[in-house]
Amino acid sequence: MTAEILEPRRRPTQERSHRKFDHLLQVSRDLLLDVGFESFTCEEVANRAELPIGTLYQFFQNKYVIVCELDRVDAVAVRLELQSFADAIPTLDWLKFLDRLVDHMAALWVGDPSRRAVWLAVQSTPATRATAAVTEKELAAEVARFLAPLTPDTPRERRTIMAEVLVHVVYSMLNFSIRDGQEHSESIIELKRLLASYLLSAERS
Amino acid sequence: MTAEILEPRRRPTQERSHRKFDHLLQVSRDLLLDVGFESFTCEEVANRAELPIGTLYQFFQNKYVIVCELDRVDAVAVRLELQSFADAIPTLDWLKFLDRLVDHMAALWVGDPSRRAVWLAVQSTPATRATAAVTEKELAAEVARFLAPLTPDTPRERRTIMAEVLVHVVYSMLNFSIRDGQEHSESIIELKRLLASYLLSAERS
DNA sequence: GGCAAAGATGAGGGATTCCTCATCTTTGTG
DNA sequence: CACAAAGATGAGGAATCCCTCATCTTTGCC
Repeated sequence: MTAEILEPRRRPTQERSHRKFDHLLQVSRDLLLDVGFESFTCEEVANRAELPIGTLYQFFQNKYVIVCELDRVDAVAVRLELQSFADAIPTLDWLKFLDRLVDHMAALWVGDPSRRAVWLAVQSTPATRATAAVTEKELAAEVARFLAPLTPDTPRERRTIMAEVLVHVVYSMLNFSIRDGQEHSESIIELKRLLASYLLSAERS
Repeated sequence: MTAEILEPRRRPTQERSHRKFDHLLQVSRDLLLDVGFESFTCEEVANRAELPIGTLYQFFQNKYVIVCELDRVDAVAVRLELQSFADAIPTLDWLKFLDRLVDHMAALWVGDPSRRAVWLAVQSTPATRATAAVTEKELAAEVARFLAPLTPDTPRERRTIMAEVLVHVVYSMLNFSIRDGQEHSESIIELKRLLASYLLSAERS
């Protein structure tokens, strides 16, 4: 019942293992993109990383932990992006802000297809899904904070839900619209319209 | 490159095998709900169905084909629901129509959690995802037809994209909001608002 | 220099799953 | 009734994967 969070068994403290840890993650990312989560095996990760299998298991119990960690890394990156965009809010009207934000996110997804691969992977099993849900919720909490000045009359409660819906919709639409290394720009445009009309209607609530 | 569609190896013609085919699908559905797609094996399906493994392989090459078939069955059911709702359009304003439709879909998802399990399963691998995308596109085409009278000024092209976005968003939100056999009604409400504002903005375009 | 803690290693036992195919049974038809 | 086509069956070969654990090496610090 408790939402078991999938975490690495051990995080490196020394420099030496830190490099190996990061390398394993990077190789995992590539492999995930190449073969998909079903065919993703710990053995192959170790092979490609040219590290013994035992080293991998020092850090990661299994492949589920690996993709959850990758998902966490990606979420942190998105939150940083959000932060840096926050500075732009005062100087732009928020429709323009939204436009740029979506474009920027789309560019990230196009530029690094492994994000989609990671997202799809964590959706694949109950355990990883639960962990990813927590990560997603944290991101949503951040988004809720951004929403506050835009929708001052909306109750805090509702804003939380709104942010969760927004994050979920944006993620699934990005991963729907951007495949095979190219963006399907018509649906990105519709995504913008969808978000804009939703936020607009909330603003007027 | 060609979008390989995953189809049963053989569909039954005789009564005898027809029953077995359907029984295998029903058992698969239950098993999927119980253990998830990762732990879903053809052997276990055959065991639970109390049919020899060879019989299963007569119809289905592998488990991927099974879940794609289940997904197809579910999509057909949704299309029938849509059909039956079509009759209500003239007698209701469409906001009310939307409201009822979403409620009805939500009730379906709550009443039969296997729909979510099937949806999640087909998203898990490249091959099933591709097949499910085709199924989803067919459903979207149907939705586009419903949209026509509501948004007469929207170009046909855009309506097609809109329908695809709508279908994708509704599916992912339903499967996000309805878990563990219960509906998280706040996010369902937000889904309605999201759809309503989007459609409204299109109507006025 | 030397000791404890941290890190590294990879062979191999155990457990599954996949899926065919050679053979047997049932059905339907002339 | 007899024959061909369709259907049913399940033993078993081949292929992976998972992941531990006993042992060895490196690092950091006094």
